[in-house]
Amino acid sequence: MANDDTRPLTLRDVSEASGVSEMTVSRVLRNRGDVSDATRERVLSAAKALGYVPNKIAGALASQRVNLVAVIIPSLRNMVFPEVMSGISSVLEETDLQPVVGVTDYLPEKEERVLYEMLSWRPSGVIIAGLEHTDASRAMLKASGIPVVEIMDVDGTPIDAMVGISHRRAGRKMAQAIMKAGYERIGFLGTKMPLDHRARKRFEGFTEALAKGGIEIADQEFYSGGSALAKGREMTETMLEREPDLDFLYFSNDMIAAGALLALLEKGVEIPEQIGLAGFNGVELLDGLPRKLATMDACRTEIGVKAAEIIAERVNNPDAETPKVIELTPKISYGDTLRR
Amino acid sequence: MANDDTRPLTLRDVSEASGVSEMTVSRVLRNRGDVSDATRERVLSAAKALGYVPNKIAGALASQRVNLVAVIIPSLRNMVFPEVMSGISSVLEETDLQPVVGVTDYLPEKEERVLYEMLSWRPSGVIIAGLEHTDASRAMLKASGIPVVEIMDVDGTPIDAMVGISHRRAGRKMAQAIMKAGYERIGFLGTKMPLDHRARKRFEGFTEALAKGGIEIADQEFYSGGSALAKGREMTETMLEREPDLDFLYFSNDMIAAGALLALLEKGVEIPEQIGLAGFNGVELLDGLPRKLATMDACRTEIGVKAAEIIAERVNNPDAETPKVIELTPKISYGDTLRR
DNA sequence: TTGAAAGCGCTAACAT
DNA sequence: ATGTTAGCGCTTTCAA
Repeated sequence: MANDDTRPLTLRDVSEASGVSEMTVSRVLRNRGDVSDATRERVLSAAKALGYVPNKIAGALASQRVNLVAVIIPSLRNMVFPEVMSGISSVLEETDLQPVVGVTDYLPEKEERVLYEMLSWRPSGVIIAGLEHTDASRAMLKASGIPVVEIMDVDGTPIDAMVGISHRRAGRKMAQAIMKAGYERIGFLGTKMPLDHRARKRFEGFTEALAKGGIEIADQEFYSGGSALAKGREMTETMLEREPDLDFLYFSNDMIAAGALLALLEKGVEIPEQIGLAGFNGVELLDGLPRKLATMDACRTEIGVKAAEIIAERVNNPDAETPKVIELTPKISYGDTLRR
Repeated sequence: MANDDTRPLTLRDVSEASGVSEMTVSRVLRNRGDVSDATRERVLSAAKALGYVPNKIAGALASQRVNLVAVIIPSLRNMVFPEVMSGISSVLEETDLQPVVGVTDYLPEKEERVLYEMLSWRPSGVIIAGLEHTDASRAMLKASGIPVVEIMDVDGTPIDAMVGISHRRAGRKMAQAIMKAGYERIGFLGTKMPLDHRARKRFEGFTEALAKGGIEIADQEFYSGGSALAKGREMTETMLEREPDLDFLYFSNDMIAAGALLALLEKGVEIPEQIGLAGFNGVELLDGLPRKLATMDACRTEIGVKAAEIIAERVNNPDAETPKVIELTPKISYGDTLRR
């Protein structure tokens, strides 16, 4: 090992150790072009013996190609996003692209900073949650010249392409199912997140459809922080104390709905006869609950898959005609907490 | 805009637009060296007007500095890791370092691939879960010449530094608490994950301490895949059918323990008198359950914080004397499912 | 306070 | 099948 132990190894070291030109070493390491088996062997064994790890920074600069896809999401703590990530990874693993995650904490300014950081690495594409961004963020995305897919939501206009569900429509659909089942005194319980545009749109769609059916939300309650399960309990108790004659509770996510379910069952409330419940997301957790919760699947994995497919296609063939809008259709699942 | 719309902007474009040398533009953009206020203004406004985003690839190559910290973890779907990430981010946000996540799915070969990919970007440090790695991975880490912190576990020898808890000790501690409470017929329920070394070590510590108290595990059951809550239910039912006189169930994670709790409460089993329960992790979810589950806190956020602090310190000052081993002490929490 | 030259470690393009 | 040359877009270093 000629390496002096402070300087990282370079192609040149492998070249010298194997007696082959840097260029040929480079070709072997990238499986490019024609290289004789003998040379290939010598190079590979030299590289391995030295413990050479290529320098992608130099490679990227020289080739003007970076195999990274920036994925920008609000949070990792909400199980929704890891599931979207799975969808993305499952597609990118078939290519030589790699996802790199940035987290915004639902803050537009942080999104802007994270985006700037990521774009400065010149990724091959961007997948970003939501359609609402600062002007500066939109400008950067437009100017980047790379494929951009906005995900989760299709209620708006994409910068480039979008894949998701209509949260407005989802809210309306649930409202219609609830009204059809004959519930009339409906409470809404959700997160206190003015910046969670998708939750807001669901709420808007929900109230709009109720209004069309001549019903107004009877009560609402919001929380922030803490264990969602515990908050679901608390909020439900608070609300039912205030409005004891509610016959349906609609939650902005399944976790708080699950807390409510546990609380109501303990109290001996008849579900779904006396009070019906519905959440949103279709989290797998729900399978273990005493009753199957009514919810609506947000197509999380599929969103990731479709978004990654668009990026992969466009990276392969920059002139490819990829879809600009993919609207997926969330399925309502009645479970045991919403009368049919 | 002189940009021809296919070529990304470079320093040169900003230089031309502002009539200042590339070098001075570079200095302004990095707040380095002395630049007159007038020049600074001209440069900044030109950069902004053009929508210039610096090319970190070129910058990193020239400066031999990359402000990235590779974080390599088994999964994002287990809430443990997002929490560790929070700890890491909270520290790195105070510095100019940025975490980049790689996921291994508990597969040593995938860990090796991910590590290779990440090291080829020449990050400033590595935080990696666990102490068990392939020989090639260890070799790469050793040869990388950058600070490496192995996290979650301290039962072993670190390559460089480690921050975590002793899972063996955690298993022993729980066994002792269970025996002290007088339980004697104990079942174990966990994940079928030969590659989850930490779960394995907890199990080993657990059985070892029981043996010392003259008790042998009465039954065990493992699962893989599916909803952990549902699996907890199923496994509990299966096991109690097989061994109806068990008086304690120890679970390798809180989620399956929660499923068991729900199942047993429905059956009218007296908890913790008739059967006691304990999980592992202290997930926040638990706060909303009908009973507070006995568990043990894995110090997730703190592990992330300490690991990131070591990296940050070493990046600042390569000769800094940072701790090689930080063992955190998990607290046992008795909740309502383990007699005192 | 500013600029010019050299080069980071690779790869594209063109030899041979 | 292999080698040579000339950069990629920045920053370091040195000069003015």
